[in-house]
Parts: sequence; C-alpha cells; structure tokens
Amino acid sequence: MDEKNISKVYEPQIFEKEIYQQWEKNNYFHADVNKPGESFSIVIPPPNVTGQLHMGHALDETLQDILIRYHRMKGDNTLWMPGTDHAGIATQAKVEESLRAENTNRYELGREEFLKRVWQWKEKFGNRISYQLRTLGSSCDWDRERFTMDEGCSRAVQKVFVTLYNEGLIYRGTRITNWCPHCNTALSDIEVEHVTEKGHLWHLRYKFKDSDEFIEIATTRPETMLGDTGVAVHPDDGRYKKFIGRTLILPVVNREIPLFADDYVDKEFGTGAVKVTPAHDPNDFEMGLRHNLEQIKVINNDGTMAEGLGKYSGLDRYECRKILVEDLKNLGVLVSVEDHEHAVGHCSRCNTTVEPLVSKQWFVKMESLAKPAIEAVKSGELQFVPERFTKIYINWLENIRDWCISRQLWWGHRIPAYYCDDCGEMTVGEDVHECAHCHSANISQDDDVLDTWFSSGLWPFSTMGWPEETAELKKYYPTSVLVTGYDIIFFWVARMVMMGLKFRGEVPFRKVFIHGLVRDELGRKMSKSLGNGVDPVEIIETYGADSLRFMLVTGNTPGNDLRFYKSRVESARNFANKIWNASRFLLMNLENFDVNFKPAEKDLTLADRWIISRLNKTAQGVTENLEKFELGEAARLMYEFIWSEFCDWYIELTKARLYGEDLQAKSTALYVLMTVLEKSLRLLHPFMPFLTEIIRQKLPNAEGSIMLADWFAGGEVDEVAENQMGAVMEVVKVIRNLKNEIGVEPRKKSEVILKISNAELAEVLKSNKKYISDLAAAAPVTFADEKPDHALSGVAEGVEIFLPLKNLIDTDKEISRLTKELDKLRKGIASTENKLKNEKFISKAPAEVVQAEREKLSIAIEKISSVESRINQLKNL
RNA sequence: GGGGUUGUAGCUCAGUUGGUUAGAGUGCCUCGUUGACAUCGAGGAGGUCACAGAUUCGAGUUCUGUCAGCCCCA
Repeated sequence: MDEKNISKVYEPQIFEKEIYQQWEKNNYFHADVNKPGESFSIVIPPPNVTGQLHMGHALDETLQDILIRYHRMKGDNTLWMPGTDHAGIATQAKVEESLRAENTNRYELGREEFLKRVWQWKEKFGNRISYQLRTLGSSCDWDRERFTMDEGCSRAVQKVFVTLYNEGLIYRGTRITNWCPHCNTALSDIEVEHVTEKGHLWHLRYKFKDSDEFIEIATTRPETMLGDTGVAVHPDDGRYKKFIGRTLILPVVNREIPLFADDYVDKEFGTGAVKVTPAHDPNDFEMGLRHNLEQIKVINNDGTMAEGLGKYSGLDRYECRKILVEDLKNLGVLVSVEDHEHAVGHCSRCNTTVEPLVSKQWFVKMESLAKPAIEAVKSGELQFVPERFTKIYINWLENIRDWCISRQLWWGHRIPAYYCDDCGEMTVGEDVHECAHCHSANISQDDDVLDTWFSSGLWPFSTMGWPEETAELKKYYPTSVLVTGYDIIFFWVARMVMMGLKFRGEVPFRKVFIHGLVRDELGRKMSKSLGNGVDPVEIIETYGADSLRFMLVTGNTPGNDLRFYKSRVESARNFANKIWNASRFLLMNLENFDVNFKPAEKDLTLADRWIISRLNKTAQGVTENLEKFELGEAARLMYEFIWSEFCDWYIELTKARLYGEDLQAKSTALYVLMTVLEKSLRLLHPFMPFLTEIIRQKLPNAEGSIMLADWFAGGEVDEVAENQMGAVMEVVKVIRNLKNEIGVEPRKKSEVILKISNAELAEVLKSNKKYISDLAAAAPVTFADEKPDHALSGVAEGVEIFLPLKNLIDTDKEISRLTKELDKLRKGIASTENKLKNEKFISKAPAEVVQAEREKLSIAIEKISSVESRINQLKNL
C-alpha cells in the first residue's frame, strides 16, 4: 500500500485476514520449549465442539490474547494452548436432533455408525471454531491444538480413572442420582438447575394398621406415594411421639409401612409428618438407609410409571399424578390441597424436570480430593482475581458430595471397566483384553461414558502430554493463569485444581482470572431461545476484530457482567479510525524524514517534553494495570492518551513546525511524533493487534512484526514540563470558553491580553505564547500589568485573561456570567476553608495534604478577587 | 434458609491502599469543513454517589443496619 495513498477511513476488513496469515505463516504463535525466558502459559477453556463461538467466548479469548500478547512482548516464553471439548451430552443431543430430521435415530444406526456421525460433526464445527478464533486475532499455538477426545487426552482419562479406582476413590454403586428422562442419562448435582415453581401441597391421610386413627402427611409429589416405604416425624415432635414405631397402611397400594422418627424432618413444614420414598428422593434415600427401608422404584427412566402399579403403570409421571389425586380424593385419602412454591430440579441441558432415581452409577469420592484444593487457595498457592470468588469456591468444596461421573450416552470416553461373560467379575484397567479373574477373553466394556467434565478436569496437563513426563509439562506446568467465567467455577475450575494436585502434585494454574457474562442491551443473558445472541463474527465483519476486542475489554471490571451495546463497538471503531488517521497524517508528512535523526535534548520544545512525559507515565500505568489484570483500565489509559493528549493537543501543537520553514524544528517534531506513535502502537498492540501491526509496518522507524517488538514499560516523567504545559493548556481552554460563551466562532482570531501575577508563570506563557495563539486562535497575544477596559475576562491559575471585544459585550450579560462563575468558585472553596479552619485537620492530616489545601485556597481566593474586581469594573462603566 | 453481588449523569459503566470542585462512553444542546479524521473539532447542560447511622481532621471509597435488584447454593 502506498503510504501517501493510505485510505481516508479505517477499513479493517481489508487487512485483518492477511495480517493474521502473516503471523501464522511466520510461526509467531508457536511456543518453543527450548527458548529461554520465564514461562507464561495459558490453556484455553476449550469451547464445545457443539456449535460456534458466542460473545462470551469472544470476551474470554480477548482477555487471554491480551495477556498472551503482553507477555510475549515482554520476552516471556509464552504458550497459549488451544483446543476444543467434546461436550458429551450437548454434542450428542445436537447430532440426535439432526438424525431426527432424517427420520432415524441412534439406536437404528448403532453405536459405531452413530459415533462416526458425531466425529463428522466434530470436524465441521471444530474447524469453524478455530476459524472464529483466528478471526478474533487469537494468537494461540495452533501446532499444539488439542481435543478432549484425541488420543493423548483419552489416554490421560484412562490413566486417571484406573488410578483413582485402584485407590478406591472411584467406585460403582447403586445410589440415588439425578436422572434426566429426556436425555436419558444420569446427571451430576451441578448439572441440575433449581427453579422455584408454583405447585401444590397435597395433604393425605394414612391410616394406622391396628386402629382407626390416621396420620396426615403433606407432599409435593403425590405420585411417588406408590413407592412409599415409610412415614417419618421429628423425634421431638409432641404431636406424633406416641405414634412412633407403629405401622401404617399405604393407601391404594395397601402396603404396610412403618412410622419412624428422624432428625431430618422439619416440624414446621406441612403437617410435620413426611412420606418417605427412598427410590425417588435424595433425602428419603438417606433416611431409607438409616432406617433400613425398602427402595421401591415406581418411575421408569423415561418418566413413565413402572410396571406392577396396576392402572397407573405406563402413564407419564404427571398424567399419573392427575389421575391418582382424583382417586385419592374419591377414597377420602386427600384431605386438602394448598398452593405451594418449591424448588424443582431441571436438566441444565434440556430443561426437563429431573427425576431422582436409584440406579447403578460410577462415582468419585470427593472429600480427600477436595481438601488439598481448599488448602491451595487458603495458602495462596492459587489466587482468584477478583478475590471474592475464593469464598464461592471454598464454600462449594467444603460442602462437596460425591461426583456421579457415568453417563448413559455414547459420545464420550467409555468407562474402562470390563465385565466377564464367564465369571461375571469386573476388571478395571487400561488396555484390558481379558478378565483379570478368570482370564477369559469373553469380556465386554461398560456401556457408559464419562461426564465431559472428567476429561476437562485434566486439561491443563493432558494437553501437555501427560502421563508422559514431557518437556512441555516441565516448562509450562503449572500454567500462569486460567481465564474463565464465574459460571464454571464448580464445573471446571475446582475439578482441575483437584485433579492437578492429585496427579501433578501442583496446582494447574497460579491464578484464576474470572470474568462475567456478556448480556444483551437489556441485561438479559444471551440465549438461543430468546434469539438475542449477537454473533461475534458478524460484528467483526462490520466493525473489525480490534473494535470488538476493545469494546469487550473496556467499560467493565473483572468479574462483572457486561452489556453488549452496538454503540460501544462503534465508539471503539471510531477510536481505531482516529488512530488510523493520526497515523495517516504523520505518514503524509514524512518528506525528508531521517530515521537516524535524533534531536538534541535542548531542541525539544515544551510540548515535546510534555508528550514524552505523558507517554512514559501512560506506559507505566498500562503496564501496572496489565499486571493487576485491570485490562479495561489499561485500555482506557491508552484511549485517553492517544485521543485526548496525542491527537487533540500534541499533533495540533506540532502543525506549525511541520508546515514551517525551520527544517531543524520540523525534524524534531517529526522525531517526537513518530517515536510517540510507534511506542503507543506497541502499548496498544495487545488490545488491538491488527490495527497496530498494519500501521507499524508502514512506519519507517520500525522493523519486523509488532508481535515480536519489545514491550515499552515507560520512562522518565518530567513533572516540570507537565505542569508548565498544563498552564498553557488551561489558558487555551479559558480563551476557547470565553469565545464560545459569547458566540464567537472558535477559529475567529481575537486579541488576547494576559495579566500574570507570578514571574515564573509569566516566563512560561511568554515563551510559549505561540501555542496559545495557534490553539485558541488568539492574535495578537500580549501581556499587560493593568486590566484593559471593555474586555471579556476569564481566570486561570495565576492568570487573568482578557478578550477586548469592543461593542461585542453585553455588559449585563457579562456581569451575570461572571456572577455565576463567582458562585461556582465560592462554592468550591467552602470545603477547603472549612478544612483549614479545623484545628484537628491541621494537626492530624499529613503535612503535604495540608499544604496542598492551603495552596488550593490561595489560588481560589486569587481567582475570586479578580472576578470580583472585574464585576465591579463592569458595574461602574 | 445460607452466601455473594449491585445500587454513582437520561442510558451503560469507571472511580485500585480514604485526600482538588466525583469522571468516561453514549444521548442531548450551542458553535464550527484552512492542509489526518464529520467514524471529526471546540464548548455546554446534566449527579443529595439508594437510605440511615458509625469510625475519621476528612467517606462515593471503611464498618453496621434498612430498602431495592440480580446471581449462586440448599
């Protein structure tokens, strides 16, 4: 691209793809284990191969890429490990859905053929995901891309399963679990979402076997009564004490069931007597174990009523409820029905009401795994950012229950347990070909697969080649930071920590950087069913990846949710356009630019020293904030520096030199402009990688890819230059303000007279009066000791500013304007005066704070007196 | 029921160890095309920092309570 003809507007579509290809072709993303440098590593939270990336992923990847690019520039040996997750239930559901469209199903296809279909699906969407990640600019090491079901990860899964089994930490047992009748599989506790629903509380009468007395129980699920094997009351409940130990007759079924006492029962709830259905309620299950009750399963896995229940068999559970309630009413068993709100579990995948069922499943014993995971956080070995998520994490781990890991699905890691057709014994192991007990080859593998999160839990080390002791593990494990949303702290973060500690003896990451959810403009969660999702790729195509990234990282703080506003993407795009045009302006003025020219210190103007100092201070701030994970704050600093200081002030200030005759001055200005631009681009690169790369490639004072350039962490701050320039800028602002107040066009030249009380300040303004005349369209600028008549006036610190505009001022209007300003000033110093009057403040506050207040007061008093005298002067006219 | 979190300009949000007259983006109003940018420039209006106490010389910031919203867990 000819730099003279650089386009007038920022058009990211033209260059983003090409730039990414350059990077990838040159292998810039690849992490070399053998290279020196402190290591910095991140494993990507693997997106589900189910579908495509959404805005939440865009946020997650952007945050990671910023950290990765920053550390790479800093010179760290930087690895970003990419990959995808097989997402068991989710992916299987998708493929089954597509089969339905073909009028077939997985059972017709058979396991093998079905899995073939899923792999095809995985190929298609896996590729789309990596395409999307590239579109976003993610600088991950594609050479190392992994998948939770690839060979290496699968081996790690087997090894972990077998090890835990051999240690007794994995067991198979018949227990109550959450069952989704729609997905037709068991679920873990955290895959169940509790939703408060309006329901009823049915009061039923159960008759005693040996008398005509009744006990009244209350239930929210009357259909489960068919499986009741007891009724429980609280041992201290005076109402029922006398009945404990007696036998009841279960209505309809006519089964004899005991009435017993258990601490679990809440005396206040319902009637204080509860029916107990061990096969269909987790609490009842526990009570059943304590009191040796029979478990009678009355609901099938598909949600219909079990066999042997007469006319109820085969009915859907809710249909059965309806009919049964009607029957109970007719039998006189139903006493009353009241409205009742209660929490009902739903499958987090398909939203079907979960049915607690007793079934044979595989479990992980969590207690001994959880303990070190809690300890790691308490000791600070692992840190959450923001810290508050520590509590959530610990609280969950402290109350953890065993983890049901078997799923009745086909897509996933098949459980490495084998059952012998000959002796009936079970063999658990890797590469099992025969029964360990009778050596028979007639063995069949467990049909179930593992919970997706089982393999995700190993991700930080399975992706690095474990169980081999690879160079990667040595160099990059533990990873530096995990970047993820607060919604998967339990699902994923906690499990990785437990597995990492168990199998590597070290936490999988030093820090966990938590972000919030991306919501729509109304603050709603983006979801398919609402149709309110925004496709990141579409936004990138319209505004550019840099704009999207910048929008996602600003205007939000760690851990908090973020609303997606198109107007905010536009604003980021405008910022990109601003940078584009500022660069364009410089490139258009590069005639006679000498890369080797470096101005002498003494040739630097006040403006030059000021912008260099501001750049240095900004760079320090950006670096500090990046280290603290305050990425939004870092980005904001760059936005302010580039737009408000570099473009609005500095570039304008250099124009006189650029267009002037003095070649030395022009070279100096160009040197500073180009240096500041180049360093700014480097500072901005982690946030806006494409834009900064393409512009920097056009700069004569830069070489190579910006990705490999050194990080600029700042330099010396020149407080004198900042203060002096600040005074100049203030005068300019006052003049602009005055002109605007009386409706004079901003660029119309006006005479300006300055009356300055302090000699030092006078010197600064005199030697820099060119800036004032250039930026405030003030000419001539003169200095006086007396106030001129008939002039508009304003005050800056230490300066009275007059614009003699004969006949242009309306005296009354001017007086009222000044009076208003006076009010403002008086209001402003009130608090300062109060502080200084306060003896305690004088004695207790630090000396420099008191001094600052005194200075502030004297400045304000000075301003006030000059405004006052100005008012009097006008009044006397 | 337990825990967390939020309440700051019309809207969306910053405000990091307490210390100028509380900021930004967006929207609104006024003015403005002389050589980067109208995806722009200059200026302006707009806030009882939810409420009530406490600590402190000093509180948007710390503590307690109240109210309202959201989230997680049971």
